[in-house]
Amino acid sequence: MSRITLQDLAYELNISVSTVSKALKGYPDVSEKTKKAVVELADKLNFSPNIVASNLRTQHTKTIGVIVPEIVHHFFSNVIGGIINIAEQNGYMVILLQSNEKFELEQKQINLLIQQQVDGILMSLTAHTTSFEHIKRVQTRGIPLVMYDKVSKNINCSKVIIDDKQAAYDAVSYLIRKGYKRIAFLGGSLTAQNFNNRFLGYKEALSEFRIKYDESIVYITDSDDEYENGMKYAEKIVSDHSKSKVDALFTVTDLMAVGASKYFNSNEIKIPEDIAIFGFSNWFMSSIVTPSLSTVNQPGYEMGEKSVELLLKEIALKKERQQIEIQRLVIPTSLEIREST
Amino acid sequence: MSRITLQDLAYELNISVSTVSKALKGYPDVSEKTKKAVVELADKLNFSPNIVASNLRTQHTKTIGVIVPEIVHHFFSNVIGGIINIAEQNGYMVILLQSNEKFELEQKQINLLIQQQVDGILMSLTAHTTSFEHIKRVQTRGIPLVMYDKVSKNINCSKVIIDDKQAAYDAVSYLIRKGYKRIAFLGGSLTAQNFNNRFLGYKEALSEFRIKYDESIVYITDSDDEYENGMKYAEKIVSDHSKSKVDALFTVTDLMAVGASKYFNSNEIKIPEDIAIFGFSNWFMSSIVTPSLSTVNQPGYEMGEKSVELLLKEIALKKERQQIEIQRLVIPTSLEIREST
DNA sequence: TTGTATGCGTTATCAC
DNA sequence: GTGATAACGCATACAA
Repeated sequence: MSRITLQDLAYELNISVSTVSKALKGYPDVSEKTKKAVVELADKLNFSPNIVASNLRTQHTKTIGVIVPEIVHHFFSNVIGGIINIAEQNGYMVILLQSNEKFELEQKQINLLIQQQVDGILMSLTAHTTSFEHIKRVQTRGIPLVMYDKVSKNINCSKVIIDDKQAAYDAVSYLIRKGYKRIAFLGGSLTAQNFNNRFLGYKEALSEFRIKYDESIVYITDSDDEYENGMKYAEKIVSDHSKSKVDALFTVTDLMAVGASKYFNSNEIKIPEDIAIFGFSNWFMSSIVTPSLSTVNQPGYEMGEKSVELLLKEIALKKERQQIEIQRLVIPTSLEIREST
Repeated sequence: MSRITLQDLAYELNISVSTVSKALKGYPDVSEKTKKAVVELADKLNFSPNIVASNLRTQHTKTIGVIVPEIVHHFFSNVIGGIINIAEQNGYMVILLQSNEKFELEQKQINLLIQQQVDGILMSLTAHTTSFEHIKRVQTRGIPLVMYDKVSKNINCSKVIIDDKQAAYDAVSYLIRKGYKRIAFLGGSLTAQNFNNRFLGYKEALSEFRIKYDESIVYITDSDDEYENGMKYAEKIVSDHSKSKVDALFTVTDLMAVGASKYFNSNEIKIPEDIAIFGFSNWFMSSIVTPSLSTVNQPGYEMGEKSVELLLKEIALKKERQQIEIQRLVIPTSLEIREST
């Protein structure tokens, strides 16, 4: 019950604490005999080293802090899965924090992670982060930092992202090549960097194929419930324009697409005959809805993996007092073509 | 860059380290004047206490360890969300570990958490955990432990679960009352405690309503891909029995239900007219598929919340050297009735 | 009100 | 090959 320490082992074996420590860590300058005795006793007494003490002494914690906007999100839970698996494989533990898209929380959490002496931080910004003092504080302290998915050009650190603009461009180009001519856009607030880039990709594809950009078929949702919005704006599209005029819909998230799909389905509007739908993210559900949804595959798990790998590399570099080199990693996306287009 | 410590502050202000410490912690026995000076300097220098040192001194880390079988799972990511939010509100951080349903990993992770000196552990067992030495080790060390969802009667600790049997009983009773008479069962391996209990609930409902239990309409899947299995066994049900004979299907997970639904949809078998479907868990997707799926609502977020609350209470009790009282908390489920029944 | 002294459990340096 | 000793940064009992 009362924790057993190096001292206890030392006392029991009548040797010094330092010898015990060395024996347990496999130092070469300990005789096989004592080493064996120590290990055996440690085993017998179920000795478990106090990492906190070790951390204090060695000045590193083998722990990284991860801030995620929202865990319950197919994409982010995938990212987290990737992060945790790779971290674990490299002997690092993960402290997970959820900002819930609140700036104040993000600030507080950064401070907590600094106090915890984490060896590095992995973060995705909230949609409302416009000031960066807290993040700069991480950097002035020399704590390695990597941002993923929602990043900012205001911070000079390594970043792991997808090319939203290109991905949207690819999706819309695909629709155009497939023969669709009046492609509506449904997006969330364009202040969000990602959504804005997807909008840019949409526009670029149109212009590339000499299709006139028409503001009247560009819809920006006003609330946060993407599924609801999908249904609502699908209805709006139909009422604003005779359905023969809009023949395809590109949405910035799968959830909106599925919402729209639900509306069309229950109103006898055929997908993709009457209107095609293209989503974004490749959430699991997009493969199982009817009709299954064409979408942009956004590989969350891989993004998580790459992010930690980068962070771990920077941590190692810092330990060796070497210069770290800032990277910008773009995870390739792909089109997942299904029944809705 | 070089971390600043209490010593630095003390030196700067020409006072002792202990006074600085007390000032920062708001001890009553420090004059307002020095307190103010200390706080101001700390602010100015951006002082951030080294929690690791504090942890070593105080013998607690304000950290809890959480082991989850699989993060990328709507249910579990909800649980984690609940855990993290409540933990944070109480000043605790969460170290998240994923066992990936591997027993060896679970063992290793328990050891890691012990070494990390976490104040408590929250865990859900892998499907393959049949030995419990590692968990007993947690208890002999006096580390508060709470199990959630996948629990074992072999460990005497507080548990937070749902009543699987009752929930299944409710669902099947509902189907019977609605007039369905030949209700098939589709489940995963019955060695999994939860699935087995759901099966028991199914049987009990039948017997309660004097419907003869018929083994020929009980299907146990053989692989792990629930969605695939849903489709596969839906087909099997149709081919084994003329469709007029089975008029409803109860599955132990939403994913199987959705798979089955997909098969019926694409084979002109009408839901619920030809066959009704009832799922289990209330994953988000069940509300958006067509037809939307009736299911058992299994409140993950709440389970997460209750679990930490219990754990935190036990941690507090332990700190005050009071007896902890083992609890068994059953989170109520409910039926979510939708279009599929 | 302030300061002194000590310890939390490890690791690492240096002497023996 | 082994051990004494100091240090990591903070918290607290006790003395002043």
